[in-house]
Parts: sequence; structure tokens; C-alpha cells
Amino acid sequence: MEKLLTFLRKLGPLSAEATDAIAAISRPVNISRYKNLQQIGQTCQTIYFLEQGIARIYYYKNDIDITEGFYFEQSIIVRAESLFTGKPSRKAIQVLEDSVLTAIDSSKFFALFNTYPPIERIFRKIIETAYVETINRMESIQFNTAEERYQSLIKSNPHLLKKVPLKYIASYLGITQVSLSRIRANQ
Amino acid sequence: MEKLLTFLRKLGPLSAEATDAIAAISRPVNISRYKNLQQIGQTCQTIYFLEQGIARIYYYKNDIDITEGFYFEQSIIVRAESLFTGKPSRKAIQVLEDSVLTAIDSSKFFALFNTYPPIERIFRKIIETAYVETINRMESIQFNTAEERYQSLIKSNPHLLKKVPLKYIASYLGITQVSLSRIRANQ
DNA sequence: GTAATTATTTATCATAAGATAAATTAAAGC
DNA sequence: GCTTTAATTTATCTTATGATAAATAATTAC
Repeated sequence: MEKLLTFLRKLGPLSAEATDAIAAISRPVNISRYKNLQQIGQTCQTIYFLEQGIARIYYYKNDIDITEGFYFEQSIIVRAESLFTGKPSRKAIQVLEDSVLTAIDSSKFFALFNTYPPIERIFRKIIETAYVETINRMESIQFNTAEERYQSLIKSNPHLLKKVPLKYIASYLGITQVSLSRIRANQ
Repeated sequence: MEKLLTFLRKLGPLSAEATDAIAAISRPVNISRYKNLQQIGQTCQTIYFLEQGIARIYYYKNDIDITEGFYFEQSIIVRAESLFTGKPSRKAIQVLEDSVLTAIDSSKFFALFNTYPPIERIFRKIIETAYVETINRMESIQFNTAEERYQSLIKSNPHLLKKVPLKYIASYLGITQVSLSRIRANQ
């Protein structure tokens, strides 16, 4: 939990009081490899901070498992399309290693915004950053070849290949597992 | 400007004082068709609200004009990758019809957040919504065919075809103009 | 450790979309 | 209105990726 608080404080000032208020609604979560942290169909009501491990958000498109995103240590994980709309999520959160997280009930967290505007500000910055990343990723998917996307991914996350099955990487890149295998063979 | 204030109030409560503070830093902008509201290379320091007209954000990828997004009446337009990072934007904002907008200096607007947390909250909700839309659009680009994306776009924006050159629609869909023409011919 | 399961690769064929060029149509400038 | 320019369509060829199936490699369960 201390890691979460450190992470948040890097994004903006937090009074001791505000920090305590967050700590008071945070709980540690330990979960073993390949377990789902959140199931498909649940409405997202939890904000996670990944302290140790790797996670992914995935969903099914025509019965095929699609990885929407990978998450690494020191990152916030939410199913935004559900958290911000209140609708049940079509997506699940799964850890790909034994993982340690901090979980915060989103409604309790949002309630803190009224008392502690700096908390709301930090959350806003988190979302802004995630938004910019998504814009950039969309551009990459639209105009880079699958091979370029693969090279770029493993360059920015060299450990991914050791830790994540290729089939998850393939769907993240927007291609089939067979295509990814072909791309790797041509290197 | 009144339209902007009405738009913002739909997203959350705003005191008369907060409303006045926004009005005080808002200025009307009239711009004629095909003019750029913001140029490539400028850092985004303006938040626009489109009252009347159509706009797009575009950039060049290998010297090819790519439309990142279309914007219609009653919507906020910002170049998020620049506004939230402080870096110069690779993107431009252009209007595709004679348009009427309200412009707000972003640093003045962000300064209001300290005095009026409800303004920050409304802005946060705007970004959250834009983020969710981008997530959904990414999914669509990744897993729907170009034809499906085209059908879906004209269904949700029937007037687009009358007002926007097809070449802009093509790059928005992530395909060449020639491909779009082929898709249209097969209908 | 062995069997069963799952992941990955390889091969073949089909297809959507890119690249390029040329023809046609529409719009803009004078 | 006529000319020039730009937009759109059509045609041809190429290529990256999908679909499917089968072979191989790696992992998991017992």
C-alpha cells in the first residue's frame, strides 16, 4: 500500500490527512497466476494498483480471447469503459504472474474527492495520461505494420516475451497468433 | 458562449460564481471553412467548444494527411497529446465548415480548478468520456473490417458524407481513399 | 516421469487492402 | 462559363494477414 501512496504523491501534493484517507480505504490483494482479479460481467467498482506482477485486461470477441492491454508494476488498472459509465464490463482483469496489488473501492475513492480536491486532481492526471497513451496506441495500430508494432512492444517491454504467452501478445497487437509466429520467423 | 456554459452544466453543478469565472476567460471565435484553428507545431494551450460547424484534428504521417478525429456541434476539442504533456503538437485543428467556437485559454482554465473544484470535476468527466470513446474506437479499428467501420460511422453520423470529403473519412477509418472508394462501390 | 493438454510453428490457400496509374467527376478560381 | 485543380472512381498488380489444418514444442497434471 505504501507503494501506491508513493506513486500517487509523485503525481501531485497530498496532505497527510488525504493520504490517510486513501490508506483507510485501501486493502492489499494477493492473487496467484492466471487467476482473474475481476470477472467479465461485473461492473468495475475497484481501482487497482499493481505493486508486483503482470496483469492484462481481456475480453471475448466472437469467442476469441483478445488482450486489450498489459499492465506492469507501478500502474493503475481500471476497466474504464465500465468505471466511467456504470455499465457492466465486457472485460476481465487477469494476472499473468503471482501478483500483489492494492485495491480501492471506487465509490469510496470518488467520495474522497469532495473532501480532498488534490485526490481528484491526481486521479484526473492518471486518466489524462491513460487517455494520451490510448490515442498514441490507436495511431500505432492504424498506421504501423504488425511487425513494427511487435518490434516496438518488445523494445519498450523486453521482459514481456519471457513472461507472457505469445497468443496474448498477438491479440494485443491486433493480429492472430499464426501471424505473430510468421513475423517472428522472419526476423 | 452560453451554449458552452449550458453544456458544462449538464455534466455537473456549477455555481453562478464559477460560471462567471469561466465566462470571463472565454472568447468567441469565428472561422471560415478549411481554415486551421491551430497549426501543427504549436503547443495546445486552448480548449475549444464547437458551437456551430464541423472540425477535424489531423496530422501528417509520411507526408500523408491523416484525420485523427471529427468533431461536431456541442463538443470540446483539444489536442490531448499536447495539452496534457506540454509538448508541441504534431496535430492541427481545422474546421470543415464556417464555424463558431468558444475558446478558453487552458492555463487560465486550469487555474480555476484551485478555486472551483466543480470546474475541475466537469473537466475530468469530459476527459473520462473522451478516454472511453477512444478505447472503444481502438477496439473497432482493431477488430472490425474497414467496411464495418465505414457503415458504423455513417450510421452514427449520417450528415458526414454530405459535409466532409471522402479522403478525410478514409484516413479516419485507417484506410486509403482508393480502398474506401472500393468499399462504397460494393454496396 | 509419462500422458494429456496447451502453445507455438509451419504450410497452404484465400482475401482485404495497399501501391500505382489512369480515367472520370466535381469544385474552385478567374 | 471556361480552365485549372482537386476529388473520386476504376483497374491492375502486389502483399500482408486471415482461415484452416497439421506438425512440433512446451507445459501441466497426475
